[in-house]
Amino acid sequence: MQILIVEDEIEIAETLRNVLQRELFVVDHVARLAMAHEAVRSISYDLILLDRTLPDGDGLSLVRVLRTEHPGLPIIVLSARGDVRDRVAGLDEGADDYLIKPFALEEMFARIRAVRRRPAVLCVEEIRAGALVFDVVHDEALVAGVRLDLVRRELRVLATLMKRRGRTVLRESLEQAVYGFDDEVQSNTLDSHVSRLRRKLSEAGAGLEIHAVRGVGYLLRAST
Amino acid sequence: MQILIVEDEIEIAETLRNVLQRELFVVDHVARLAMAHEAVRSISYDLILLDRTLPDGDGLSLVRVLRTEHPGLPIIVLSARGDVRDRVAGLDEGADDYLIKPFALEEMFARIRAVRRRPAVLCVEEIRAGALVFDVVHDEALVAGVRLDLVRRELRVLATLMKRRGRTVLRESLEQAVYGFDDEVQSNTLDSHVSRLRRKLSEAGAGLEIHAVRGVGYLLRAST
DNA sequence: ACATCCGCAATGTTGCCGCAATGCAGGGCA
DNA sequence: TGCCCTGCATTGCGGCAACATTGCGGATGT
Repeated sequence: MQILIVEDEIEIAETLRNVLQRELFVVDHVARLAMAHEAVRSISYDLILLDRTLPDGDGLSLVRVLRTEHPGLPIIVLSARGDVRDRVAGLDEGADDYLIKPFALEEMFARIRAVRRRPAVLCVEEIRAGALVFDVVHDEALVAGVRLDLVRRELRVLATLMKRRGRTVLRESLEQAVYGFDDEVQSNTLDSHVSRLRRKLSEAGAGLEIHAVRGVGYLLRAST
Repeated sequence: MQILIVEDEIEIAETLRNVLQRELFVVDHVARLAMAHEAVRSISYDLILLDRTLPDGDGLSLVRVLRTEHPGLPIIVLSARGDVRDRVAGLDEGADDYLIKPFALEEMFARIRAVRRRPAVLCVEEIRAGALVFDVVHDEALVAGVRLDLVRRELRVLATLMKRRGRTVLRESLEQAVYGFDDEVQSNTLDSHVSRLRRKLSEAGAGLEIHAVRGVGYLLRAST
């Protein structure tokens, strides 16, 4: 387990380094963004602890780069800038967690443990099939950069089918995904949503078809 | 994206439900641990929002169970109990994040987005033979990752043969596997299903052949 | 008040599956 | 070896259940 600390305040950095090394982590430390970029290029770290306020810029710029080049690499931001807006910005940039200085070392360890439990590979935020790009985070379907005008139920159906594209989704699973479990549907409403969704997909040239698996459910696949 | 809220304070729960539904999530709500256990057993949620202080116990007990039964399921704890010791306990029990009440809704959304970037863990039980992978859980046959378009009866036949691949399956056993005990077939219907299945297997290049054992039954094996 | 969404039901369409007809192949017996 | 009989192989057909599609009206939010 190799950790990179990006932190310009020497005292904090040394403290972190000491406690982390005591936990048998391998710890590197850099004080500037430029050096951090260099470090992540040459070494594959398992975790980044990142201060935001650095001499040569905002640490979030590093997050942005890391998220494209090392999508699965856990990043915990450490920052004195801790109001809601800052935290939201940090997490949305792709940080896995956000700790506000000053923080208890015990909590930092707990959050490191939490982050390490996560599977190594990052979930795709976009699912592609045919000409369609499904943005999982924003729940939007795009064809050639254009947003499909889908209503809520259609979106839920599409999202569920996209997650298992190429494989069957049980009718029951679809119903549960589209409605909660209190809400229940008493007719062929699901079918009608599928129908409208099909029309919109074909009109948009998504290159996808929703195939019914008789007695089982539906399945989404790229049209030949 | 289907979310379960476990929260006994109705007002908070309703607020969360409303804002989450406005974000096009499908939201279920339960007020007690017992109901939460039941809910997660029957529905596969994408995210759990969990209050700690519940009428019938500490929400962390649910975390413990979920971590063994649904290792990949994201859990965010919402709690008024927010000192370092509580937070560490929550995270170490397996929660993915820990928000302290009162919290800004914006931050909750940001943390939901952060958690959602992670991949879903899926465990699938599979039987392999030739170029074919039979997914027992989903009842699907794949060749080179592509789903074979088999109808129900064909699937039952294939599943039964796959489970005893290389060995003969009595005609009687096959009939019983394809139809129930009650339903019985009065003609050579089974043979016709075997026939159609053979055609589909060969067209898909499954590298399998179904061999008839005269007077006994059928047998599946990899073609040389 | 208006538009939109969505559940529902009526009507049209598809395709699974049981059935049976026909063809084929193997094996027992003289 | 030739004949026949039995059991498997294949294919087309029809009934029926499941799916597809669409219009309507109530509900909901702006």
